[in-house]
Amino acid sequence: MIVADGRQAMYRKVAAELRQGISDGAYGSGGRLPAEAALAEAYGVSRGTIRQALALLRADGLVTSRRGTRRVVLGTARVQTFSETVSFTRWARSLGEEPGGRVVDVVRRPADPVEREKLRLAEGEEVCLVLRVRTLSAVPVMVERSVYPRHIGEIVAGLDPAAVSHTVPLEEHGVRFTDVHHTIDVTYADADDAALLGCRAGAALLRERRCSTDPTGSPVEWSEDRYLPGTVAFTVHNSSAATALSRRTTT
Amino acid sequence: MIVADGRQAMYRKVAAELRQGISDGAYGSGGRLPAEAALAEAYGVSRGTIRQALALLRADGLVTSRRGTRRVVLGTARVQTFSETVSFTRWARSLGEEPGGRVVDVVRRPADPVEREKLRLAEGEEVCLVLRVRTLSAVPVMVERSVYPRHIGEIVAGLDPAAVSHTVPLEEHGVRFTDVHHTIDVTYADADDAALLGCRAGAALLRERRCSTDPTGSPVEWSEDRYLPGTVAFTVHNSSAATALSRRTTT
DNA sequence: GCGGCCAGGTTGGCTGTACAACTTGACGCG
DNA sequence: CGCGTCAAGTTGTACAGCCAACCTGGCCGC
Repeated sequence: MIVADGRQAMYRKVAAELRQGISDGAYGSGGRLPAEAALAEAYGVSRGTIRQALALLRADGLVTSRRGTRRVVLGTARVQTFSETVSFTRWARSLGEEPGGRVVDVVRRPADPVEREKLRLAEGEEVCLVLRVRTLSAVPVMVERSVYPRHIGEIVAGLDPAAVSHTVPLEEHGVRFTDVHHTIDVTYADADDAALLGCRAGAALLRERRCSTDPTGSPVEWSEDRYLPGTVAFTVHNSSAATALSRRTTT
Repeated sequence: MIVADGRQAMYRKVAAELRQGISDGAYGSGGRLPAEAALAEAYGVSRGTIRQALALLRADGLVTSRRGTRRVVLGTARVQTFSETVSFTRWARSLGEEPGGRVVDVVRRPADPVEREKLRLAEGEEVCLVLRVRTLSAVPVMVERSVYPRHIGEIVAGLDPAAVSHTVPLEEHGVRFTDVHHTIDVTYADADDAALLGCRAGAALLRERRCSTDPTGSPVEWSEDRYLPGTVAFTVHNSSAATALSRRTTT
């Protein structure tokens, strides 16, 4: 039985407990979870709440769910939280790596048409561009080119150029990321990339383009990250219950 | 008001209607959806059903949702169905492209340790490896190396080598894909890739490794797809409500 | 004009109920 | 022994209701 502390929804706490149990191997890999009704009684909540918790595990690809039979454990892999997927710093720390970063350049100028569309800005509005190299254990692995609307760019520009994380101070200023749209493909290093990452110009890089929005739905960041091959991979789970991944032709 | 036909759940039909409305621009980009209660009345269903429908749109990144205020439309982009993300053929057709494929090689042999782990097979069990080149408008864009457990490999081996789709005939044999785990990174073309794709050996390729399971949770396919750069990109949406994407260090 | 307060609207969270659809294993029949 | 049938168990879908948390806009006082 879990006690409600009012700070986190009940179903999230139940989900966390179930996740823990799964990664501890309490149900075995390929094993079966107890029935919803049994879980509801065990945790002292209604079946609806249990179903909300299980929907989270389902979306993470930890369990199946199918009418007529109990849920099956798919894998015991630890799943990243949303904040770990959004923040390079938090992601690296959660893996026990030592993240670092250095701001190389900051520019303010009127938004070009693409930036205006991505950030939903009007003509003439200014953006703030930040070029940053990011490291794991002091080794450069990624070049990050972020574009912020003016009011957020002001905050970023005011940070220590050697600050490890930008996400954390932004959150302290009340900027919250809630939705992120990613596009992943391959691109080739330009002269800047080559110099910062220590590869040759023209070398292939894994590219992640990202558009983040705050709770109100307005875009707060548009970023292009270029990773040295062999340093990171992206993983996605999708199921017939909830589609998140898609494939696009490059335009 | 939508009529129940028994073939599809009510909340899925409501979701489809809302999706249509969004892509038609009925609410505008950045506009607001009607309140849940209003939608419930409009569609003649309960608020709970509306909430299930909206949860689907939320997971697709089409709308925000935040306590206290109506939902905001995030984008009007068409979202791929699960079957379009799983099947290269269906994906290509949904974009108006002409997909093709040719089986280059089929091999049966005992599973190696990695394959045994991915497909959850016992020692000594056989797998079926299929090497295939896939085309868009007759242009090779991807090399697919799939590993199937024996009973599924039999079906695949029996197909016409020039068959455009393998997924469709597999489904006709009762093989259903419900969960897929993807890992996306960069790799380099080997001699086979180079010959099939018409690039030089050592050229960078966008790699997608995929492990698919059926409704019972048992793995049915483990595949490695290598795309020519500039042909496709992967897109993912994730939100604080439901995390699907994650980043991994390459091991 | 400005700022704080408040009421109304809206979504989040949780409970309870009912039935449908489906799976599984046991049983019995041929 | 093989097969179909059946009952019990389990999840999916849908409904109704209640309250809390939160946002917005308008009103009022200063």
